[in-house]
Amino acid sequence: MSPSNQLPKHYDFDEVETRWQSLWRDEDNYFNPDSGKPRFIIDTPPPYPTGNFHIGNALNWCYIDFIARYKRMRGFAVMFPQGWDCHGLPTEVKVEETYGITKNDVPREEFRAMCRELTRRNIEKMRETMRRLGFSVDWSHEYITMLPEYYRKTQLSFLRMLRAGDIYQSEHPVNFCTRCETAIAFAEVSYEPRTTKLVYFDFDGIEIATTRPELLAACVAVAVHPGDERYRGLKGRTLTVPFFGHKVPIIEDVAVDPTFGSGAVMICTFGDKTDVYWWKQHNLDLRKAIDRQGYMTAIAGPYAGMRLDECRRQIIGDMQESGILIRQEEIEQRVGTCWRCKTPIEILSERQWFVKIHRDEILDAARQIRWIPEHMLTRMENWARQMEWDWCISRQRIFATPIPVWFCTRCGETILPAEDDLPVDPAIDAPKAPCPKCGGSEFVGEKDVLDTWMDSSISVLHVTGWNGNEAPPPLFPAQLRPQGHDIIRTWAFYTILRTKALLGTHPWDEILINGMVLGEDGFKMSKSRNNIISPEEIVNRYGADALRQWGAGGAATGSDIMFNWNDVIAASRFQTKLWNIVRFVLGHLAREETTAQATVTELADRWLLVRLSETVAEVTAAMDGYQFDRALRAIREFAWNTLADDYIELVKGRLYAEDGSRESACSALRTTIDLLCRMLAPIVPHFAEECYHRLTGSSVHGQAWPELVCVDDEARREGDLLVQVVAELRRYKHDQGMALNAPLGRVTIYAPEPIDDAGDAGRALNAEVRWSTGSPRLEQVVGDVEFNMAVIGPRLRKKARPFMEAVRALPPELLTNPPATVTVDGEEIPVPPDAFTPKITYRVAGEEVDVISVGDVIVTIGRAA
RNA sequence: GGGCUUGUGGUCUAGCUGGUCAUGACGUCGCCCUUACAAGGCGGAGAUCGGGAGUUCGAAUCUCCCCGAGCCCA
Repeated sequence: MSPSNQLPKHYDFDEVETRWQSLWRDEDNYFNPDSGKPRFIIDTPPPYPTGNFHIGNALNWCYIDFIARYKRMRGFAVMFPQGWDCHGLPTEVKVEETYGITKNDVPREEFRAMCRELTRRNIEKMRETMRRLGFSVDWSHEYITMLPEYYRKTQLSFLRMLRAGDIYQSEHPVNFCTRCETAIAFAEVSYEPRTTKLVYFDFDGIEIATTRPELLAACVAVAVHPGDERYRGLKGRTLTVPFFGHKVPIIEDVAVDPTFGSGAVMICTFGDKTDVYWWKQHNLDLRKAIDRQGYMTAIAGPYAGMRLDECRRQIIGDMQESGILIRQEEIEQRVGTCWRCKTPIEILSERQWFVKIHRDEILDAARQIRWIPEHMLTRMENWARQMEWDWCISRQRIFATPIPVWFCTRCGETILPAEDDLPVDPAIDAPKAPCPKCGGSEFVGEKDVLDTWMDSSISVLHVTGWNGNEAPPPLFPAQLRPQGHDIIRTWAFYTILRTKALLGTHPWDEILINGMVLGEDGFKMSKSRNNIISPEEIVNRYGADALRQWGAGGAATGSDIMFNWNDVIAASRFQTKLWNIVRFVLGHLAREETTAQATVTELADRWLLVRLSETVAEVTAAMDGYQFDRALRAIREFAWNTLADDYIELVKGRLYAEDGSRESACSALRTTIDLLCRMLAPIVPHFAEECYHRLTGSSVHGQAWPELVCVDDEARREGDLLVQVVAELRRYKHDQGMALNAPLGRVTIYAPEPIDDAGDAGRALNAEVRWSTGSPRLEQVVGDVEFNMAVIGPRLRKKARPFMEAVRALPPELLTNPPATVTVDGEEIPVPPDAFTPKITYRVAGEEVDVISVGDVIVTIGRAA
């Protein structure tokens, strides 16, 4: 009989995984609100549809899928929705590249249609990868933020917050391309090296070095470092700006680099990003010297109307003429330019829309949520605490949710659409009624659109069924938000802010933060470092389950995880090992029709179930705490060490024999494989399904999470001894140069209690094994002592060390029978119970045997006669 | 410049509510083709736990300083 013919000899991950993926039905993962089960709603991150589901996403989704599958098995109605956060610049750029156009070349709506089409294709590609990774997504709850049914809600939330006074308009500095006449995001700025002149000049008695003399008219302060001796005591004085005559203060700031130029810097609105920082930090005036086309404004006086470079030449000339120019030196700098036309960007102050940040409310809400790991809350708190500006939500782009307002051309009134008319595009649609203030009927639609975070920060409202009501929607709050720590300051922060503003409470019970995936070189994956590994590559080589094991076990939850092929290979080997275990077990189970679950009677079998129940407890605790690495480690340890190396090796002989006690082993094995599959199901769903299906004929994913309480102290204690003794004797054989199945002579195990191992030890060792409760005729030799620091330390404190020395000095016979006290530094100290155990070795007395000790149990081996 | 995290055998990693002997994986060396598995089994070598100081009877673990790394932000 060959048990191996039941299962294929090799586990073909590709065949198994794709087969199950084609058999599983999407409907099985649909959330059913009427199931009567407790609900578990997940606020899944909506990824940006780049078309490429990267390995960072994969890690994030692994965690989510582990939890979704685990919670289903624990009897929850789980919602694992999938969203797509579509709007944004990268898609606009991609469309422009693809069609060789700029967004201004085609009508707004046509450009949007191109973006939507590209996004649709990208989503399709990403869905495919997600399915290949085996994620149990609820596709019936998919949402796509660019579709009207979603961005209607974005607009609705905007109106609600506008009416509540949480949204307002104000001026704010933005990056601006004066050639394209548009504001651009930092992501659209490309930096280029350039040589320019650093101009030193006399600024009302102070030497200033600047690369932007043309912005002199926009100067609002002069800054020095507080520790700079050259400028001690000047803080608070005012200076007169050359040529323009306005007064500016001298301020101190640690961000000034005293080693650059003269150590004094002129702050203009705005020469660069640090100017904006200082301007905000010190509440300085705003002087706009450049207009949207790049010409000098009226405040530039005689220079008004000049182009920037013309103005620069002119001012330097005037400085020379008036004698305030000190010198010029060449300097290398990186200048920000428009990514498309390479025009240097300017920072201009423009009208923008803002969301008010109520710091304390947000912090309150954040603290209602359980953060995993906990320290991630600290990040959120620090971020919220140091927020200085409100959230700028307007963007001058096209592919985004339009800001749903108009302005009355006659009186300037802001006109809002009726909520029932949403969604609207004010650039196309017109208000349905005349201006309520002046009765005018001419309107200008707001051209600005919303920041993409305005879409995604209501994902939790969307999935829990929010429709604009003030009362929390039926499924609110969600139980879990899983996300990366890179977007705590954006997505998590904004979501808490918006939920608090719209519903007055916190969005989720728990937030689980995953780390970043780093390349094999330890750095963040990037094209330039060429260290990118794609999920597809891993799946093709080792399969989805191996990738998922890497996700579970590669690092502790929350910490960054370095990608490592070794972990994937180890994962795949574990599957091979498990496959062989299952193949072996199923072969034996199939040998006889053991339909009825036989009673587990024998020592080793009972021991296995005790160890199994301990493993179930450990894995359950780990899964409850989202500690997937611990869960997987516990499973691997049990399967590989306890089950394969210890147990199966021990009972193999019994399984092959026609012994009646064989049934007991089969029963224990059946239970073990069953529960093992269930514990593996969330992490390696395909592998677990294949094994479970071959064991029971049904799907593991419909099963309940295992609960097994098996307390049997005797079996645990005696089984441990049995396993240890066998292991020790196999080692002995190895050391003797014997084959492991070679016959061994008569073995006597002197155990403290009578033990019946059903003959397992004898068969496993190919020896005549006798368990005895007697004492061997051996000579005891007391060697060293082993101290129990957990007892000695707290009891004796400083005297611990001299105590140990005193004990070591005792004569051997006193070590086996400890005295009540011992003398330390002339003082009698009581000997605490269990303070130490003597290490006893044995010598043969009158019998030709080898002796092995396992703990305090003696084993004698009579060399075969 | 700020915030958070992190630094453990050649490589990656567990432990980090303090208890003399530090976990596992990959690699490496030796023995073994024992009827599930050589993608395996058994055994070995390899770490003064980034550096320094402190608290303690006792520190990988707690505190401080220094050095390095990562992420986010300015």
